[in-house]
Amino acid sequence: MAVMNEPLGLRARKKLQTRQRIETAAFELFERDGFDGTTTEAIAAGADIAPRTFFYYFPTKEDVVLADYADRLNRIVEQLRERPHTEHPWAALRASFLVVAADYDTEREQLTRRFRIMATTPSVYARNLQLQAGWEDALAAALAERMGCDPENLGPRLLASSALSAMRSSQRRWIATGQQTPLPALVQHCFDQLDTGLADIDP
Amino acid sequence: MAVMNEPLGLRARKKLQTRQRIETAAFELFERDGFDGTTTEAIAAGADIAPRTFFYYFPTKEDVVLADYADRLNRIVEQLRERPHTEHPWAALRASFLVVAADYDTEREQLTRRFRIMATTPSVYARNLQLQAGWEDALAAALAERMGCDPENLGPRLLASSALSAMRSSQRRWIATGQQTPLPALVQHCFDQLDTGLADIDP
DNA sequence: TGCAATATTGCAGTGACTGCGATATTATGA
DNA sequence: TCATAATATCGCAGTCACTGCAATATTGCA
Repeated sequence: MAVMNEPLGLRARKKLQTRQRIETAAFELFERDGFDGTTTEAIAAGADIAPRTFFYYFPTKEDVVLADYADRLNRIVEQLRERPHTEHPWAALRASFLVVAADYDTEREQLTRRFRIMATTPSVYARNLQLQAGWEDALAAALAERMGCDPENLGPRLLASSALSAMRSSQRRWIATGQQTPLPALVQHCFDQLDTGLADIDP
Repeated sequence: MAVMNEPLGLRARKKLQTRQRIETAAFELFERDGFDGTTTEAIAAGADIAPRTFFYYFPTKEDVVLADYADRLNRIVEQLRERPHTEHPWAALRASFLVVAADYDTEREQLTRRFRIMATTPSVYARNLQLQAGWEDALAAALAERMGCDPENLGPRLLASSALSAMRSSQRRWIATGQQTPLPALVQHCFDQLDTGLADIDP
């Protein structure tokens, strides 16, 4: 299940390259003409592939923007699975999110670009929420397993949903303030609030 | 700003009628052919209007399913605005949501139909999330006002986001259990959890 | 080298959604 | 009551994301 990053034959390497070319071309065009002003056809042309091939790599134009953001969330689920079962579910969630949030700082420019498009393009934000909904399911399932209950119970759902809320709120703040405060600190703060209870919020 | 339900000239009345006809026709077709299997053209035909006219009433096919669900959320924002400013923000949120959740029980069948489509059709669920994001903004703004701070602060955002999470979790559970437990009770329970803090969750 | 697996492409199509301009219908004020 | 403004309805032509299918090229492997 884990990532294998050793052999990687010619085929796989080429595929990654193409994928990368698509992303590069896409972001260039997004920058110039805006997300909505860019057609998948134009992206394909910029990446030197046939229009049809674009959809072999990305199911949606929106997914180009959200691509790597996606496996980031996958990593969170992995983290959660590896956490000791003795840990309290909420604590495990918190820790998992923090681990992943930590490397947000390393890829600032790339992330900022993606977030900026997401923040200004409704369809991209919508797609983002849709993907997160999928991960909410995954998180809820993982939590249910460690809690020994049905994934449809309120407990795991609310935990997963709240964690993602915390993450989104943090991200938004992060962007709004021009990445002043490091992301992990914001995430931590949100988790703290949910930990103590929202009745404890300041004013 | 409040609803005016007195005069309502011929024009407005006819418009409401047409809107209603569209919804009726649409749900009939959704039932028969599924959401994705139904074209806006077919809906228009069923409602005795021109294909073009459909988009004069609904910006999106998805919005037919989510229509009345929309003004329900508007009511929550109104409620929040009318709450005494001395009340703690989280308490005000809780109260506002509960007021509106209360009448979920009255329109069971209609709501269940809508939820069921939403639960099984990704594009509809996505649109739902997108609309909720808009209301999250509205809620955050209202909260910021009463808290006397910037709407972009973490506080109001996290509060609004968490409240909506609670709502979604409750709805999901409500549907999953075949509407056994009344919705308000579920909502209340979720708000309780967030109130006390998620660290307090059972196992 | 030959065969299986997979990647790339072209083509033709579907269907949601838009802009525009024409026309019908209702509201309003003189 | 009638002219006029406002708004609703509609047709048309077009754009664009996305799909299924079948042909072809490329790569992995025995």
